[in-house]
Amino acid sequence: MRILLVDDEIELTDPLSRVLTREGYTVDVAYNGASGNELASLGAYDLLILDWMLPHISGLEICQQMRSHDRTTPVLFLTAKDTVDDRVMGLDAGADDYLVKPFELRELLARVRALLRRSAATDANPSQRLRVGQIELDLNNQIAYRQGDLIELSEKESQLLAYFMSHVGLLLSHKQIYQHLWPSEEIPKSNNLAALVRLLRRKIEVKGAAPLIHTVYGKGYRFG
Amino acid sequence: MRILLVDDEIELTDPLSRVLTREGYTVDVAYNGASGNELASLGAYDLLILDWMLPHISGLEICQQMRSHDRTTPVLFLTAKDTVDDRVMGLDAGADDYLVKPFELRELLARVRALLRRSAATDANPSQRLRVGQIELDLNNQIAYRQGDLIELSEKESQLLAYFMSHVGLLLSHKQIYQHLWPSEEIPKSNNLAALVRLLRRKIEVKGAAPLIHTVYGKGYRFG
DNA sequence: GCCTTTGATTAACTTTATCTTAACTAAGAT
DNA sequence: ATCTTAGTTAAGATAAAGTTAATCAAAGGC
Repeated sequence: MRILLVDDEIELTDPLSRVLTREGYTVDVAYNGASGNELASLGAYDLLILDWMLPHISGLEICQQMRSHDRTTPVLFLTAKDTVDDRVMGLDAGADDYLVKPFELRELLARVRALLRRSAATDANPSQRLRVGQIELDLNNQIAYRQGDLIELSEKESQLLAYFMSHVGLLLSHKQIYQHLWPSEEIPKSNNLAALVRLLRRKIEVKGAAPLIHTVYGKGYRFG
Repeated sequence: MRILLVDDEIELTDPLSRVLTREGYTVDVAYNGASGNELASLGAYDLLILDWMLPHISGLEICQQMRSHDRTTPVLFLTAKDTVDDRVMGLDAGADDYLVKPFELRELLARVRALLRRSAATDANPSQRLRVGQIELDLNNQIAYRQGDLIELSEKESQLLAYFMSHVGLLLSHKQIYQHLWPSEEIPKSNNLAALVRLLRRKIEVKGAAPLIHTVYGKGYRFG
C-alpha cells in the first residue's frame, strides 16, 4: 500500500513517515504543494495524507484538482485548521476524512487503516481461491478453471472439489468425505459418492493428462 | 440514498432524522441494538449511523456482524465514547468514520456527504457508461449496444443489466439482486426476477453466441 | 376524461438441473 | 474362482428455473 504524505513541517513528516513505514506502508513525502500535486497526479498512491496550508499550492487545491479526474483515491486531511467551517470545506472538497492537529498517532493509524481497508475491499475482490497444479477453484463463484478454461460446477461438485483441494495428497476415507459433504446424514449404503466422483472427474480431468482423483481401493480417494 | 440511524436517545434521533430527511436522504431509525441489527442485515442501506451504547446489542457488535458478510456499506459511529482507545476500537471494528458527541451538525452532514459520495462513486458508476465485452450500457439513456446495435431497455431491465455489468464474473444471489433492485421491499415469493431475467436475455443475448447471463442452480446468476 | 401504450408484476404451466438410486460391468483381492 | 469394491450408466424424484400470457398500474395522447 502506497501513501503520499504532503506536509511542509519536517518535524512532523519525518517521524510520521517512519511510523507509517514501520506499519508496512510504502511512503513518499512531498514538502510543498507543487511537488505534492505533481506526485498525486501520477495516480500511483492508495492514500493521500494532505496538510492544508502549504507553499505554492494548498492541500485543498490538490484535493480538488485530484477529484476532478480521480474519484477513487482516498484523501485524509491532517491540518491545524480546526474550525467547523474548515472541516466542512475540506470534506466537501472531496476528502474522505479530516483529522485536526495535534492528533493522537494511534487514531491517525486507525483512520488510515479504515480508509485503506475500504479501497482494498472494493478493487481487489475478496473471493477466496484454491489452486492445485493447473486447477483453480473459485469457491465463492462456484467455478473452476483448468488452464484458464472455465468449468461451471454444481453445489456438490464444488464442495467435493474444495474438500479435495484443501487436503492435497492425503488419503480421504469414504467416511470422512461423507461426513463433510452430507453432515447430519447417515452414511448411505448407495454409491452416490462414486457417482459424484464420476461427475467431477468428467469435468476436471482431461484424458491424456495425469488423473487428479486417485482411487485408493477399499479406503477412499486421494487428490493431486 | 437510504440511511439507517441507530440510537436510543429520541431527543437526538428525532431532530437528526428530520434534518437528514430535509437534506434529501431516506432515513429509517432504530431505537435499540436488536432492531438496528435486523434492519442493517437487510443490506438495503447506503449508510449506517451507529451509536455505541445501545440496549440489547451494542453498535460495535452491529458493525462487526455487518462486516462479517458485507464489506461495502459505510458505517459512521456517532457516540459519546471519546477516548482514543474507543476511536481506534470503533474504526478497527470496521467503521469508516467516528464522530464524538456532542457534535456540530454541519460537520456530521459533511462527513455523511463524504461517505455517500464515495459509495456513489464506486457502485453507481460515475461515467454512467459501462462496457463488458461486446455489450455497452448507457445508463442515463437506458440504452444498450451490442456490437453497435441499439437495444432499448426498460427501467428494471437497465437496472439489472447495470448491476450485472458492475459485478462481472461474480455469483450474485437472488437475495442480493432483489435487495438491489427492490430495496425496501420484502423478498417476494413470485418469480418476477426470473421473468425479468428472461426479458433481459431476450434483448441482449443472441443465439449462436456465448450466453452472458449464466444460471447458477439454486444460488443465483453470474454475468459475463 | 377516456383510450392506448408501455412496463412491472403475478400466476400457471413447462422444462431443466441436480442429486440420488439402482442395475450392471469392470477391476482388485484373497 | 469367487467375492468384494469401484466405475459407469441411465432412470427417477425433487426442486429450481424458464416460459408465457394475463393482470395491473402508470404515463401519454387525443
